[in-house]
Amino acid sequence: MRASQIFIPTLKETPAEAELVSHQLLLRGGFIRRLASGLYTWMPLGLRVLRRIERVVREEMDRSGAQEVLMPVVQPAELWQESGRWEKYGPELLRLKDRHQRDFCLGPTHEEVITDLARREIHSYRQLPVNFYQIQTKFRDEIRPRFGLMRGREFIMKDAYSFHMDHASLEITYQSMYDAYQRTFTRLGLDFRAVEADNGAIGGKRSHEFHVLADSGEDAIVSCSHCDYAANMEKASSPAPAAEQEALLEAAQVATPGIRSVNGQAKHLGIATSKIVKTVLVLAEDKPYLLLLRGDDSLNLIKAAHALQVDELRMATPEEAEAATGAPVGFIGPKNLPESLPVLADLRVLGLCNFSSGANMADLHWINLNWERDLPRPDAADLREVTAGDACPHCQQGILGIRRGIEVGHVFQLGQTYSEKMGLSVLDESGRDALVTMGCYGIGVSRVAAAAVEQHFDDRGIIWPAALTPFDVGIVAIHARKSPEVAAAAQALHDRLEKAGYSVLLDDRDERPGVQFATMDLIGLPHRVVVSDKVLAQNVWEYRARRATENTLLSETELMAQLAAGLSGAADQEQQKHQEQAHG
RNA sequence: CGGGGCGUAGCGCAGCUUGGUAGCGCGCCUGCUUUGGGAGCAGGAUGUCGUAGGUUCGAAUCCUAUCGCCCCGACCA
Repeated sequence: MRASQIFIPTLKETPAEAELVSHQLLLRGGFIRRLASGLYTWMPLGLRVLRRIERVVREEMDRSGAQEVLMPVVQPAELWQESGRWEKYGPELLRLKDRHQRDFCLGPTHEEVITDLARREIHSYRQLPVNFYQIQTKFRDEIRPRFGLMRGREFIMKDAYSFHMDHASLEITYQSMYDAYQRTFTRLGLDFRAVEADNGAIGGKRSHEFHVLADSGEDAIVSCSHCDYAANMEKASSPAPAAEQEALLEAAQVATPGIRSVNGQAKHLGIATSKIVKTVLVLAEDKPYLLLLRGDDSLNLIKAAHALQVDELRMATPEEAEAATGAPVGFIGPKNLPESLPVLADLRVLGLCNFSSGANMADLHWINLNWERDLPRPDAADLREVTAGDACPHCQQGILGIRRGIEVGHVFQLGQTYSEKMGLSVLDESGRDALVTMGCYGIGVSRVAAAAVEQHFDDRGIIWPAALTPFDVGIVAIHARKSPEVAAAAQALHDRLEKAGYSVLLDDRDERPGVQFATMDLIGLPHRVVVSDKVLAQNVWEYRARRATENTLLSETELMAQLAAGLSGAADQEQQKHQEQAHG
């Protein structure tokens, strides 16, 4: 491809709307253009990147035995009403009416459609297991689209849905999808982690998210320094330290005028924040619950929702807290509470001796409280958010670290939720109806493009991993309009490289060399070959890898070797990096 | 949805406080010179100042409404 024949509208200045580097560079490099909030057009260069991602995804899905289909974007409301999600999904579901005033929505995901397909077509256990996937545009009417491709309203996703007679069969496909994702993201040249994730209210036994590591990531992920344990914040845990063994001191009430914060309390009483039990009032489906946490710990609301087995949970307002406990915020404590108020403690709270808490009266706190002696031992669950430096729950040696990640994939065991709601069953070996068990597996295809840029760029532009680059090699023909020799040699090299299987962008524009170099760097092709009179006179090619700062002069044989090594070399490196991660 | 900010040429911005109908840089077009890291000189084109009302002799500027865009916002008792 010649640069004069492909539309690459680069921008010298950074558009004001772009915050993230990936967004800035994809705009500046002419990969994407914004149409409206959260809606982007893929320009010729961007589309080439997208197609390459799709290719890898498709190959790995096919390899895993999944079968490609393509389902409609527009979906009838009836299906969503059956699953209950027409009401539940909320404003993210873009609803519309056709000319007959019938309700439809734009598909944010396809569980309903695929389940409907399965119940129409699959009737026998002999047809299972089966796994269908598609690569398709989704629409979610995000509250706040941002970061360009990272959180758009319209985006491209690979989603797969598997159907099984039993959980054991689901486990096999789940594992095969997990493996396919490992291969996919490795091949894409991304530094990523598979993390254990919470399944939420739907249930199911296992769920993993695949995160590309990047400081700009929207999610915090926890990983062990020693073993391969990794989890998201909702799921991550750390073992509670051994219960304290101290001589029990006499409980007492201490005046603490105006002291409402844990830090203030610790300072006033001259104790560590870890010796304080803080009491948090939450409302679950409008019912109040008291949660107890150590003063130096933080509450994770999702863990709490799970522990209380509710869908939604929120912090009470100070007014609500006072109404429920009779004490102002800051002085609420577990001793002498109204009996009707359920109490749930974090596991770490149970191991405390001689702790301090609010006394359920303004300006008063307890010190030296002890379980059983002064108040009953409450039920307990893991409620606290892990912090960097915590012990790993899986191995003895490691400590947990927190990094930022961009979620690019998710594998999930749906179980029988949709089969039940939508009546998907088949006849088993004994001729009886059996509910089908499902799994679902997503990859954010368009998001991968942005995530790759977040991970691979420098001050001059993008540095594409070999598998994603819109062109493998860029040829810069210097002053080609003035030198027929350069023009001819560059074109000939272009043709030979394409014949050798590389995709090549030949910059034949009538531009100054500086402009050509700047363009090549910005759009991030991994390999650059310069053709000039100077170089031709020496009968060599001038080569430079995108990451390098120096040119090297190579014979054509050496150049070919360099390109081959560069491409596979990159893949090997990523593979190795991945293995190091996997094996810790 | 709440809070903050911004809409002026394709892009980045100034002008607005103190009303007198528009300017800079990049980009674009033409010519000449230049030519290994986003060139120089000269000339040129491009705006119903987001939209709609209002105030005024007169509005980019003041007022109102509306639309669009960007940023922040679950949480420590």
